[in-house]
Amino acid sequence: MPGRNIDEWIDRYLSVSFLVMKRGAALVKGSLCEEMTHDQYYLLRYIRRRGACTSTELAAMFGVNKSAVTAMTNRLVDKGWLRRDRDKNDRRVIVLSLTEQGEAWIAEMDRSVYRLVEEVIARFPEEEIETFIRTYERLARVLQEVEEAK
Amino acid sequence: MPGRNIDEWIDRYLSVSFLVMKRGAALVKGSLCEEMTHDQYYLLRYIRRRGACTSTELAAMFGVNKSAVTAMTNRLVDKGWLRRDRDKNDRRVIVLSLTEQGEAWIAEMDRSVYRLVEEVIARFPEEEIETFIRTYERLARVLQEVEEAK
DNA sequence: ACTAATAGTTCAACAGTTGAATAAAATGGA
DNA sequence: TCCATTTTATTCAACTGTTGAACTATTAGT
Repeated sequence: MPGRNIDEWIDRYLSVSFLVMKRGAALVKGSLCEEMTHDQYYLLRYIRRRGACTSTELAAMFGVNKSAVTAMTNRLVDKGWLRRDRDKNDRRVIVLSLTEQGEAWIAEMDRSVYRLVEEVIARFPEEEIETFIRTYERLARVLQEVEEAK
Repeated sequence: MPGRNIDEWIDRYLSVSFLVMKRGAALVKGSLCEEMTHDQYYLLRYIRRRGACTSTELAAMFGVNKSAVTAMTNRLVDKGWLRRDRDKNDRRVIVLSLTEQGEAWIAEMDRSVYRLVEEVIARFPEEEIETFIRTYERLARVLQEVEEAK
């Protein structure tokens, strides 16, 4: 009965992924300052790691509409954490990058979020952590492939 | 250098969890009908599995305010998928449960979402799936413990 | 009996999202 | 070169999900 096993995995995955998403978001939000939301923290983190990028790229990366990115980046620009610059070579393109203030805020938030995640991670054996994260990263790639195939 | 290793895990975990959350949500939403949102699907699934429950329980489970649950359940009751009943023994309590229509809709949505998740899961070796889900479930429990300890 | 605590709702305000309409700039084939 | 098409980003109205404070109704603890 291979189908039986797979359906059980699907059910367990769907149930647990929603739980972890919600509980994780609540915990992370509790570690952030009032001025920064959960989604803003992750978006700024992504831009810091990725370097300057465009709204089209962000929309594709996170599977949202470009207008959603415009709305989010508007708030981040208003707060002085993000900068918009026109691309010299292609004047349609707006390049997004962190401001110095943005770098400072995200570094500050990182400190408390890292403490939180460390507290969670510390409860797992090292090998289990490494194995889990590796599969998680593989899952992220597979989700992108599946999305592109549609 | 144990600290070095942990910081790397934390960084990788934060990055990949946001990616999977966003991309996964986009894919699941694409498998649902227009009438049902991503969060509504998961909430109805939880109530089906859990059986009748209260808004206080849902709020604690998902780490949100009770008023958020009221707002969500209002929309689900309006759609005829969820029912509110006063508890006979404690008249402060409102018991939430699926209607027959709710059961039918969620079963219908399950069919397409299961197809999607199966497509994703099929790309992993069986042992990796089982190992991953087991750690994921353990993570959900740890997040609850950490939250309760605050 | 009276104060505390508990369960749930309401409300205003906000963040995030969609989808359609728009503007501006680049591309590419005739 | 010209013009249609594509690409990039924004605006707008409408919606979902969320918070936090204020509120109602009920129960629990002395």
